[in-house]
Amino acid sequence: MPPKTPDTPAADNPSPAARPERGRKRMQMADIARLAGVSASTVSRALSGSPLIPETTRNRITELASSLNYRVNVGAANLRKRDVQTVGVVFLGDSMQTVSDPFILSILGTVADALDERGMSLLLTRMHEDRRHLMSAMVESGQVAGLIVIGQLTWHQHLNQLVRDGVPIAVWGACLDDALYPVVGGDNEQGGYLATRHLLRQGRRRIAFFGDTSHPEAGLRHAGYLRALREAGIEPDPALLQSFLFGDRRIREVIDGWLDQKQQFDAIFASSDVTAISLMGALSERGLSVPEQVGLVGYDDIALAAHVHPSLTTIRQPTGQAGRALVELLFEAIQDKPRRTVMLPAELIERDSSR
Amino acid sequence: MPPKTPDTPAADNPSPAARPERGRKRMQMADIARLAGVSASTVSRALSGSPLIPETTRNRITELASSLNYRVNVGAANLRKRDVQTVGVVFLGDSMQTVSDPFILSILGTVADALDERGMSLLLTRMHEDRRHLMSAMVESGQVAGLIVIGQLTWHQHLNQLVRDGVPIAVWGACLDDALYPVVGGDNEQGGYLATRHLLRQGRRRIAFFGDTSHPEAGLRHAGYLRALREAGIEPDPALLQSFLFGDRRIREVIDGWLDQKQQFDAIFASSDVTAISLMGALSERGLSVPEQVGLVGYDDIALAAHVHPSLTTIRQPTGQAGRALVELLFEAIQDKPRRTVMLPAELIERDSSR
DNA sequence: CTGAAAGCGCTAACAG
DNA sequence: CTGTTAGCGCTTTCAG
Repeated sequence: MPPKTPDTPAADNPSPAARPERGRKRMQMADIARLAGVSASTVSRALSGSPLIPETTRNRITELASSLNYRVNVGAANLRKRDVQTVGVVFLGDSMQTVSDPFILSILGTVADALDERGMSLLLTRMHEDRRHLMSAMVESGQVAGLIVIGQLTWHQHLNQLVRDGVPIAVWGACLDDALYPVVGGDNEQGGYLATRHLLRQGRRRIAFFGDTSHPEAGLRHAGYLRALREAGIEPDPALLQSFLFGDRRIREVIDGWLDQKQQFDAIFASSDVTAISLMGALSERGLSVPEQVGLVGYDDIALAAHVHPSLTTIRQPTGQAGRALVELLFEAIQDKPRRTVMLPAELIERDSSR
Repeated sequence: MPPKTPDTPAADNPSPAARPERGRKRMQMADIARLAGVSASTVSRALSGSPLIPETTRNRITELASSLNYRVNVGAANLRKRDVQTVGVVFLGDSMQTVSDPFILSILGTVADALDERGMSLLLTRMHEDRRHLMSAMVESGQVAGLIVIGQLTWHQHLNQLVRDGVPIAVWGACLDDALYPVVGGDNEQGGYLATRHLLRQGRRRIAFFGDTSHPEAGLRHAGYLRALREAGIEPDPALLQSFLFGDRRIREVIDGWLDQKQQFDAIFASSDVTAISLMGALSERGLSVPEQVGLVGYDDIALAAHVHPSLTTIRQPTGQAGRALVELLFEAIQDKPRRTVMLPAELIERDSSR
């Protein structure tokens, strides 16, 4: 005879943690089995759609379960199957707080959809600099099967280290030469090139660049900018480069500071639409008209870009494909397949700000 | 003698699901115990900081574990503890896709922070109309301890039903009279009132309202708008109400359609900053100057509001407090405490668009 | 203070 | 086709 149950569930749990019970005990597989007059195995098989169970039995069980509002406990199932159906999406730095950039939200949305299609869940995390080591912990503790990382920033080496440690990741960002991790990103160099060439074709000659060139993505956009200039036989003027931290709140101060230097310029290529729209405001305040006096091109094609006045010429990144690609590369990493990189095409969207 | 192990872990798992193993077997508590020369119980206690274990032993074990990169499997721990350390955050409708409204992102950010502070994880989900029933499934399957719902839209009755079914939820949105669920929201009525009164004080008399009045939050903002008008002895003119779906992509068409009706107006109160900024574009295209000919007030105080030209007068919602409040109310719901409602104050931010 | 043992809720051999 | 049985990795009595 087995000894008596060792732990009696506490009547009231004073811990701050969540009690799933909420009063009446939660139904479980054994209950369904008893009610259906079969074994738990049969219920398990029926609910997971095993072909071993004849359809009539399966239907009976399925209906019984759903009428009782029963759901398989995924935690227990995963433990037994040694499997996780969750992917971590991590935002580096404090980007989720400060960059209220709509572009980020659309990437997140498409990742959520792509995971959903595969029946996986999305665990969202913001990761601060001082907690880097917790990234691998998410995988090591079996919380998630892998990580999708948004915004590589200065974490490049750390991301490489994660790969060496066997942590499956996929990164949205720029594809750096010595990256060991799979990357999905727009063709930033080409985007920068297209934007700049477009301005040149409109007859602009003194084109300023606004963006944080130490940031990998903006750096590549700047490289494309330089390529277009060189191609046109124009020597880049360092005075026309205004670098600042991506997603900086003080974006406007930086803009004003630069404009106050009274540089000669007839166009600006901004490495994000949010920056470009802020520039519109600053230029307009100073009586500089867009596009007559200053041609302006942004980056990302956020929803607002089409609606501001003048409507903003910009580089579109196909976010729809981004989520799917990130999830795909992550799964390949989980399965130890060779690393791949996906570069999404950049597309110039011509609007009024650069006529 | 026990029979031989029933399941030999498959050498290669053909299932599409994630295999956490990745080559070498993952370390587990028994391994640490063996290496430390103690039992698994002791390791468990040491790692959870139990006072039963003397500090020296505890340190030895902790260091051994971290040097081997071992992390407690949260799934297994939760199963045993009958506990979940995860909260679901669900976006209703397809809002995450279409409303690239920065305001939503900032709420999400503060919720993430607040959960993090409590050591909980955030499972992000987008819920379509036709999958409503899956909301309770998230809790019933033990995936999450409760749900934070963003954007109540037309789901009001469904949210009430969740409460009746014993699903712990907390909702960001408007506080409706017959709501059974805990709500955190801005004081939308007051916000609408403040915005409108401000415009009236600037001498505006024919103030249009742009927003979807069938949406609970916008509806309350409209109510505040009406209150301010009545207080000023002005009869609301239905021709000055332009209703449209919140977060609609065709926002600009709606705006243009209304402007083409050539209504007489000298101000517009828009129920979101994104709408207001779009309006700026449309007005500017028609040669209507803001604020000289048209005073404009938005809602939300998104980052861009301060940077557009003219800078946008708006109603600020204290998003910082929103996340914390949502988490707090959800925990109260989980603990079956009485339902509460938190109304965050609305604050008028005067800028140039309404001088 | 520590270990043995039981079992959280489920799935998957294995043997009918 | 179905039930029995063992055990996923951990925590927690209970008995030293």
